[in-house]
Amino acid sequence: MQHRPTSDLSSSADSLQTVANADTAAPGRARPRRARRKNARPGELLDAALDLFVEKGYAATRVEEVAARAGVSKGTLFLYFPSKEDLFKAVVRENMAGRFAEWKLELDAFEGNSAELLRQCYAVWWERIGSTKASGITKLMVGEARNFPALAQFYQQEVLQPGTALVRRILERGIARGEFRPMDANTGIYLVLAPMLFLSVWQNSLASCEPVADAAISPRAYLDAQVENLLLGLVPRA
Amino acid sequence: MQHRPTSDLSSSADSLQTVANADTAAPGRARPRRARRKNARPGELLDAALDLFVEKGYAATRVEEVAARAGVSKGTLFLYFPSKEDLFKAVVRENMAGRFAEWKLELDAFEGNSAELLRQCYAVWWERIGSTKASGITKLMVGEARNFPALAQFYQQEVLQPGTALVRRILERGIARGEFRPMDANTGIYLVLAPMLFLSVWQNSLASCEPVADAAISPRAYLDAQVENLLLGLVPRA
Amino acid sequence: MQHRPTSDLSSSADSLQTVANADTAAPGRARPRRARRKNARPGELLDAALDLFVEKGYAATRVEEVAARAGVSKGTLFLYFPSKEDLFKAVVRENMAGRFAEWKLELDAFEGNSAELLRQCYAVWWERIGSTKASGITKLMVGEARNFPALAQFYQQEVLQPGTALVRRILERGIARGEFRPMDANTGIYLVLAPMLFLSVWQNSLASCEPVADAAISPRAYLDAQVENLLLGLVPRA
Amino acid sequence: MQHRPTSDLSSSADSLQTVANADTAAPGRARPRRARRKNARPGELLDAALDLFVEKGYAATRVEEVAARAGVSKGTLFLYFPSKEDLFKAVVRENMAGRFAEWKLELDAFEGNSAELLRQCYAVWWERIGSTKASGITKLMVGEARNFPALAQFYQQEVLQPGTALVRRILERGIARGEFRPMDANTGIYLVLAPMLFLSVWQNSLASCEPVADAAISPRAYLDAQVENLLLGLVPRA
DNA sequence: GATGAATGAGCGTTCATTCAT
DNA sequence: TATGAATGAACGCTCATTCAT
Repeated sequence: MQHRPTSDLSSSADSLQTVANADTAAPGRARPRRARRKNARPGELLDAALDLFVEKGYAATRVEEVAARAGVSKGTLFLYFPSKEDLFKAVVRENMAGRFAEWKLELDAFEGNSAELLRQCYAVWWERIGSTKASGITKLMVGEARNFPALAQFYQQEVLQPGTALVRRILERGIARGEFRPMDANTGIYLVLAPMLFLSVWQNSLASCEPVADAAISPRAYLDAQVENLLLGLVPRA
Repeated sequence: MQHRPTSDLSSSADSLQTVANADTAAPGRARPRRARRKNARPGELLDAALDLFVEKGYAATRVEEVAARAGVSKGTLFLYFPSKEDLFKAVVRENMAGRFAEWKLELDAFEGNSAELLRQCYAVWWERIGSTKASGITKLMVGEARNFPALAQFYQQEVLQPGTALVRRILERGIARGEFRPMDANTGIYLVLAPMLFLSVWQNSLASCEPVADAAISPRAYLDAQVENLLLGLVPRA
Repeated sequence: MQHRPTSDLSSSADSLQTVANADTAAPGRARPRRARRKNARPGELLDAALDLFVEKGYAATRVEEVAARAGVSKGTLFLYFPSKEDLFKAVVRENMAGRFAEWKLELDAFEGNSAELLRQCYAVWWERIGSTKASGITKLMVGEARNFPALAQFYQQEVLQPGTALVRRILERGIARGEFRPMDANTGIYLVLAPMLFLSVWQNSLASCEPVADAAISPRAYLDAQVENLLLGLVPRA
Repeated sequence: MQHRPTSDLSSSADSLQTVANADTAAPGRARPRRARRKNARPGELLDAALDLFVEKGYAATRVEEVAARAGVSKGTLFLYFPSKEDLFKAVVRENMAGRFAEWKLELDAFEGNSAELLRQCYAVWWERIGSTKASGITKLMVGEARNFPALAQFYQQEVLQPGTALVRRILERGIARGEFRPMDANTGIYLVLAPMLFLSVWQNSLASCEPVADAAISPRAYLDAQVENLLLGLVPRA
């Protein structure tokens, strides 16, 4: 990846956020069809870009291809995103924007026992992330983190920290309620996260190349086994 | 050469570097501009290429940079590898050549109980792969598998299949000896493999970006917890 | 653009150049750096490429030089021709496209005696090919035929075969009408063709280097002498 | 063709001449086998280079290939020829060195009529040049003359001028003896030369590509026809 | 705003040439 | 003297980015 002399990471990122959020930021005003279509552009570009970035990687994805898939010309893409790098950042940001607040609410509202909560956690993750295109983001970050330090930091702050916090709450809840054995939280967190992160990465890379479907992972069976095994370890013996 | 900014991995990595730099490290004598060391070159180039490919990905790594890190000119690289793609393939092949035969022998010779064997398996993996530069190959493959289908297939055949076969033997041994509970092998395999693969990927990508060492994984603690938790699930209850 | 330093050829060549430069020749207004003239570009590039290929040969001609001579950047050339080889092929094709159909009609319509027809043939060839840049194609093909077998075959089919067919018709007409002596056609064809082909090749190579204009060929005198001599041989003695 | 900063044409050319003539310049001293072999090197290299230059053109011929065909290493070639350009020049020079003196003697000694002399001239040319590798030089010069002006001048002086002089003598002899009709010498010269030059060029380029041997020139028949036709024109009518 | 023709820095690769052995 | 490993300038081609329309 060649670093063309683009502007500072944070500033352009900020402006992007603004652009990307434009159509939600102006509520309550009906627009003529053409304008609505115009405001739909960034989203279509982000969708197309996510697909292609995940499939081919950052460098191998050409902006012209993204534009074509979104049904616009190359020039139009640069109207919305000042550079390929900014497009990439916007793709990553867009696909992980504030789901955690909602999840935290759901978690706080959960009333069953902690094993059930953990199962629920995996199920919800699979439904909303693991089985969707969003899972490709993780693989993307894995491949490009070192080329985009600012983005890696963003991912840390916006995804990993909220995510680990959520998991930590689950573990602490279980321990507090005597449903999980006491344990080091930091390690426990990765016991819970690793299976999900691994699945995201694997499904979007080597698992999608298998000509030999022989040893293919069945995601559901894999997740079920992981969570059950996890619980066997977490739940204190009778 | 560049040290991956990882925490626990550095010591063993250092020893590798030391070997690779041995003949250039002689102090007080500058290496002549045109050194003739035909036999040493491919290895040095592969080392440099592994470092850079892992750090930046295939596309973002420039062959000239690889050559420079190996202390030779761009042209020299092409004396040994006909193209960047061939260099990439050689890097992948070189770093996973036939360790599995040896491991199989060690596995067959093991006489303790199966829980001990699994612990041993993790320990050996960490020592020989996880803590070495070879772990970067997994991350590399994850990032580039879709761009190099032939290589993905090679990795399937030469690494994943032997690896899964080895794990399968461990599981079957445990089940046959009544030391593990009966289970679906395919799923069980990934229960065992996922923690190792995830660690390889994570340590070489996001974990090496952390400005916030806060939630950093301690590889050893992580692996220990994983294997112990695994065993809690695998070993039948009293 | 560059004027081939040939003697008698310059006048007609000049008229060609004038046309090609027509819209840039407008004085007092510099062409904007980014002119959008999609339709005009391929032709200008082909003209520039023909000049340079003829002058320096295929390998010694750099695409950037071709682009510069056509007044565009290197990248623009690749907008119209996918590769240097394709540019070369286009140059060859462009400069010999279907003149033969027209010539055949003219030939069929000719009513004079066959000696007159042969003289006419030479005159027309000189006017439309020999004195124009198109004559450079022959020299080009001579130099590169072995490196571009497909092109050589194309030239055989599209140029040499129609050309020899035309000459054959002239000879057969003459023989049938008793105006030429009976002869082996294959050999007769090259008696007619060689002077033209030789002139094309010579004028575009060694003849254009002569610092010693001493022994320079005057194309017209040369052709006249060739055709008259030819006729002395072809026409049966009284 | 890229002009690396090589030394002045004439000076290096001179030194080459010296080298190339080295083994004839030291007569009367028997050398041990190894030394003799050493002195054979330049000739073998020139032979190999002639073959390859004619076959592939100057640019497409790699010096390593020349060396390999001559059975020496790349470095050795540069021991004898300071650059590829000098090798090229030596090839051209070597293959046209002083045959003309001998031919002039033969011509002066000829006692038959001038028509016979012209036939003889063609026959000798075919035997010593046209049917040998030396004919490839002409094609080479045609392709590269403009890239090597000094060489073109050399060819003019060393080949074309002696050649035209020889032909001029034949024509003047014929005219003086009343065996040829009076004519402009300059034009007459090319009437005689063109068939030979054309054949040299054609045989070494397009004629050697013909998958369709259909319209192939038979060199002998072609030359016979040319000379006979020529004579029909040259010889005054009864 | 939308387009797509035009740009040019950058990279992979080649190969004539050098030079330590 | 002969070798061939090493060099690095040069070139074909790509593609993110610009900008006239």
